[in-house]
Order: sequence, then structure tokens, then C-alpha cells
Amino acid sequence: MSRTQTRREKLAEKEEAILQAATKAFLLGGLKAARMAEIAKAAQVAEGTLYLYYRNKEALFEAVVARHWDDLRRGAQKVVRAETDPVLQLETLASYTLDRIMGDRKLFELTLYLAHAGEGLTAATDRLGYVRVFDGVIERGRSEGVFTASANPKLLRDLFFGTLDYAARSALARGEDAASSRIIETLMTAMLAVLQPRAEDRDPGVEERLERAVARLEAVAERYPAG
Amino acid sequence: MSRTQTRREKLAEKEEAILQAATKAFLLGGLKAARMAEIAKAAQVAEGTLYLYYRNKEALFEAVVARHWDDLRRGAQKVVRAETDPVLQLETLASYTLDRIMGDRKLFELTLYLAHAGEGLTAATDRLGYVRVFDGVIERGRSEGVFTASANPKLLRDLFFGTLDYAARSALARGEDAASSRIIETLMTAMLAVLQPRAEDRDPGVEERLERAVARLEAVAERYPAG
DNA sequence: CTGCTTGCTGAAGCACACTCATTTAGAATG
DNA sequence: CATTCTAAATGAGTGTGCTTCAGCAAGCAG
Repeated sequence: MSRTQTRREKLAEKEEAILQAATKAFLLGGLKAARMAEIAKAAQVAEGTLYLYYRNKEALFEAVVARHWDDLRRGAQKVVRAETDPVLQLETLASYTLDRIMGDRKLFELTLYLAHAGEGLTAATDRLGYVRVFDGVIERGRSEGVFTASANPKLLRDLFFGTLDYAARSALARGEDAASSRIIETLMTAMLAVLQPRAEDRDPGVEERLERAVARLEAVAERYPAG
Repeated sequence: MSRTQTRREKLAEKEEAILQAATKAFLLGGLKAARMAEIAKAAQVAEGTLYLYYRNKEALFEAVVARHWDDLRRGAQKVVRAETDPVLQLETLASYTLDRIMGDRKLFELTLYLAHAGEGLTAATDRLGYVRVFDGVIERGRSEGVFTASANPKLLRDLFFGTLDYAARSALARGEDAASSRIIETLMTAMLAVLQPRAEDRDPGVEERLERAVARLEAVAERYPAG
């Protein structure tokens, strides 16, 4: 029994070694540049052994990326839970996501491979479960009446992640790290414009107040006989 | 003289044949799946000849993608020029871009390769010159005072293209073509929120209207002697 | 000890991108 | 027209690197 445990543990350890070696290799030069022979050597296994754990190079690659996103997702859930106001949650999530993209940019860029190889970027991150954190925040904001229910949730995702993704990449390309707060600010303005469409809806209503004011004054005028 | 022409023309023709064959091959299965041997055969040249025109497979690939974006850029310029109002230009550009992404999605996805291979997606499309059309619209709107000058232009780009890109991809993944107008609408709401920050700035002004209404009624009251 | 299962090995196989010695075709020269 | 000269094209050959597979090791059961 303890033997079986030990055995399984050994397998798990080996898989872990492989994953770590692979992560390192892929980070260094991407999918193409990484060599299976190198990975095997670094993980202290024979080249053929890799194929006992992963169908092929791409499968190994996907495993590496998936693991990373799983970490990210957990982190996102944590920071989001620390807030209660949906708007703040959204902002926190945006900050966190942006920071992580810029911090682990290499691994993030690797995700692009998945995008073309398979079904597209959204579908990829979707499968990786990260967007669910976002969906949760939106859902909550809706049930609390802070966000309107009219906007298409899928579209909100695209607005959010598309902007963050592109912004992170172009900031990195220019080497500007300090731009983060600016990015978040702009994104939030955009998001809230979509999530809380008409100012009048969440306000007693400017038009209505104007109407009432005029009506009141007209009433005043009524009290006097025409001069 | 006409001889020299003929010779050059022959080269140009050959290059064109290669490019077309390559486009077809890359569209079919992406960079990796395409075979140089296939391309050579389709273009009716020897395999070695390909390398006289392009350094390697990737260079050929880049040439294919660049050409496509050049077409797109020209088309974008055309539709934008057909409008005069910057807001409408923006909307037109968004529609056009979305349509093209969804129409030529394969080729669009190929652009992702450039993104990782080189410097990132924004930098890639940047180099491809497409974003310049966008920049032009923003620039114009600013000089006309329709858009505020406060927003960071790079950020606007990322908001615009990031959202369109992600939205197009996720719409395609779900097979919803009819969603276009919805996407544009949402994007425009978001963009305008950033480009025209305070509602009072672009509107005769709610406060002002209130002021006028009250003034009018005060004028009415003046006509009567105090009761 | 003898089979049986599970996991591992690394040399061989194979698919391709790319090179380069050789050939071809067309222009320039006399 | 014959003769060089040169730019362009060829395709068999080379190297690289993923993947496979026949065989080996180590634990376990009877």
C-alpha cells in the first residue's frame, strides 16, 4: 500500500520534473525553439519518456500554459474576493490581470500559440477558465443592480480582455511600465459607460428635475392675475 | 529595352506565383502545416527557387501576411474617406475592420504568428500600417474639437483594436455573424466615453438648459406685479 | 524462481526546411 | 553567328529534431 503510494508519487514527481523543465525551455525561446532533447535531459529522463506523459511537443506545451493560467486564475479569485463593491472588484481584477500579463509576459505570449493552433484566443483563455472570474464579477454586479443587464456578457469580456491584452503588449513593446494606472483608468471609463448606460437611469433624472422645476415656477405664475 | 522589361516582368510574375501559392498553402493550415515543397510545386518552380526570393519559410509567410494587411489598409482608407464626421468615420472603420476580420479570419489569425515571433501584436499591426488609418481619424477628430485631447492615443488604439479583435474571434468561435451591429454599438459607447469624457462638454449642457428654463420663468414672473 | 505488468530507454526512422554544385537560358561582345 | 559571361533555376543531398518502437529493468503475484 505504501508501496503503491510511493510509486504514484514517483510518477507525479517525474511529471513535475518534466513540466518544470519544459516550462523553462519554452519560456526561453517559445514552442519552436525549445528542444525535446533538452527538456528530457533537464528533467533527467530519456527522450522517449516524454512521450509517455504527453502525446507530443504541443501537448506538453499546452500543459505548461494551462498550469500557468490556473495559477493566475487562483490569484485573480483571491484579489477579487478581497473586495465587495462590484466596481472595485472589476478595477482590482483589471489591475491584477494587467500586472500579471506584464510580469509573466513571456508565458502570456505563449498563449498565442494556443490561439492559432486551436480555436482562437478567447476560446483559449475561456477553456483556461480565467474569464470565469470576470464573469462572476459581472454577474454579481448585475444581481446587485449596479450594472445593467442589457449588455451582452460575452461582449463585455472582449472589451475587457481585448483592451487589457493589447494595452499590455503595446506598453511592453514600448517599455513603459508606469502606464498601468492610465490604462486601468481608461478601461474603467469605457467599461462603466457600457455597464451603466444612461446616467438618467441611476439618477432621479436630470430631465425630470428640470421639468418639475419649470412646472413649479409655472404654478407660481398662475397665482398672479395677468398684468 | 523591351527585353529588360520582359525579364523583370518575368521575375515579378514568378514572385507573384510564389506568393499566391504560398497564400493558399498558409491559409489552408497555417505556418507549420504548409510545406515548402507543395508551394514550390503549385508555383511551378523548384524548391530551391523559393529561397532565391525569400530567405526562409518565415520570411515568405511574413510577405503573405504583409500583403494582405496592405490590401486591408487600402480598403479602410477608402471607407473612412467616404465619411466626414469623425464619429461616423470611427464607426465606419470599426464596421469595416470587424467585417474584414470575420471575413478573412484565417489570414487574420495568421497575424498572430508575427505577434509572438516578433514584438507583439500591436507592434505587428503597427508595422503593417493599418493602425495609421485609425490614428488619422482620431487626429482629425481632435483638431476639429470633437474628441478630447486628453486620452492617450496608444491606449485608444488598444481599446479599439483589442476589443474588435477579441469580439470578432469570440463571435466566430460561436458562429454568430449577426452580432456585428451589437459589437459596434458597444464599442462606440466605450470609445466615446473615453473620447468625450464629460457629457456637459459636448451637449448644450444640462445645467445650462436648466438655467435657461428658470430664466424664462423668471421673466414670466416679472411681468406680474407682486401680489 | 518464473512469469507478468508497468515504466523506461535511446538508437533508428522519418519528415522537412534548407543548401549548393551543377545546369540552363538569355544578354553582351566580337 | 559563335562565344563568352552572368543571372537565374534546379533538385538531389544534408542536417536537424520530433517521434516511434523493440527491447530492457524492476517490482509484484503465484
